[in-house]
Amino acid sequence: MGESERGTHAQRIRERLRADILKGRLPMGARLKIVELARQYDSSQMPVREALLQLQGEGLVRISPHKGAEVRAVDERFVRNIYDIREILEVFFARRAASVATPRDVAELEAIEDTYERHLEPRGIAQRIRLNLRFHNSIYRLAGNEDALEIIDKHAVVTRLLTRKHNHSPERARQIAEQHRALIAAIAAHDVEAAGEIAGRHMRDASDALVERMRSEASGG
Amino acid sequence: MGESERGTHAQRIRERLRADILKGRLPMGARLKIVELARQYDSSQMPVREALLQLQGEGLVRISPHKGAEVRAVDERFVRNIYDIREILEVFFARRAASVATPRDVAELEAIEDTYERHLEPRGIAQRIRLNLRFHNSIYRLAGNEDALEIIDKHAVVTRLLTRKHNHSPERARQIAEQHRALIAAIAAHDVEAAGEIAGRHMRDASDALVERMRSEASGG
DNA sequence: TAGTGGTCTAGACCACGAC
DNA sequence: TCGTGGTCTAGACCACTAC
Repeated sequence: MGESERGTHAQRIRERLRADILKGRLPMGARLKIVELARQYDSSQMPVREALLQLQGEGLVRISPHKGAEVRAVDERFVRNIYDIREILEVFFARRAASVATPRDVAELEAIEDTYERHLEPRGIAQRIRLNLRFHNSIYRLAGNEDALEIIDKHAVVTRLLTRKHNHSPERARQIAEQHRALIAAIAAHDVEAAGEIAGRHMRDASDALVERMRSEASGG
Repeated sequence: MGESERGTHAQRIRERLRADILKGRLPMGARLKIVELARQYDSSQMPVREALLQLQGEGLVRISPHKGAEVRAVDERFVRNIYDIREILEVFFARRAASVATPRDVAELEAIEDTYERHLEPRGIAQRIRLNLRFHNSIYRLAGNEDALEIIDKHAVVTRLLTRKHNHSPERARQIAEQHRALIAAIAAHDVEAAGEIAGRHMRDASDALVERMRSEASGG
């Protein structure tokens, strides 16, 4: 049996619904009827409800009592909102990291980044995605606020699907590597302002790139 | 029948559970068994599950698949985490508001604040709570990021119960009024830096006051 | 005042942990 | 292997909407 059989029904339904929404197969405003979805996903009502509840937490669905759930617009405004939140959280994390990092923490970041840069060739994309995640997670851990981390994680699931592999093209990979190096330097120097500044720019770049791409896809094809 | 009969079962159970956790009647780490809670709250399993899922979103409960739910520690660390998040969100909102506010928006904030200050006497507490909420909501609306607003709202439910009426004592009310006036001035002047600075201080004050109070309650009685 | 569909109930099913 | 308790199923109940 394939990967798609792992976990609870609710998890599988959540993932399929999320993908369907982000790919535009379920258009904005579409009514999500529980019994219908249960039939469709070959399950029953409770797992569907649970999945919808969690997707509401990710901002992809809106539920009103006794009225039901509908798909939220995954448009430029939504993307901007989410990236604005991620930006201020990333800045917060970077600043914290810069103020508390030990030489040992810095060495760990450098080790991850060294490995990242050994995979800049096109075929290294899977490695790059994993290492980029590890790099940022290391910084988050330094800040020690697991509630903020949860918010980032929730949004990351959505943005990861939205950006697919775009953010990890070889050209962008080199740009990311540069920004990571600059961030490490700022953290090592305990330069709080610079660390926040770099992390913020890093996010604004990602946001602009995604919005740009959404626009060209909307008009071009 | 009283207020406690309104809404869905899930809503009522959520509210009772939240209150029980924040008041310490359900201690940190306590196992939350669905069937047991269903019996206790005179309902059945699905509403309880739904309530637990939503409380997980508020950070009060932790759920792991096939393992169950347990109460998260509502301690100093938790409070600091939540207030750190609120602080950066409030700063974001205030900066945005300062950069986009029209004279009409400023006039609305002033009108709300005028009314607030007409209720500084001890008995005006209910009004103050309501007007303080309206004041902040007006600023949030100016920033136009409903996803960020949702995060604030979620945390606000928790912090409102934690602070009870403490933050609205007459002395603190005057301090709040001062900070609000300063914030309005910064917004009117489109002084982004100052607005962010004031909003941030406003939150740090609230956070410090709450942590201080938790400590004295923990030792004193 | 139906009809639609969200919400809830009772109980079966089955993953996990203890022995 | 067994017990506990989380997860799921089938269908009843009832709030909302349109007529």
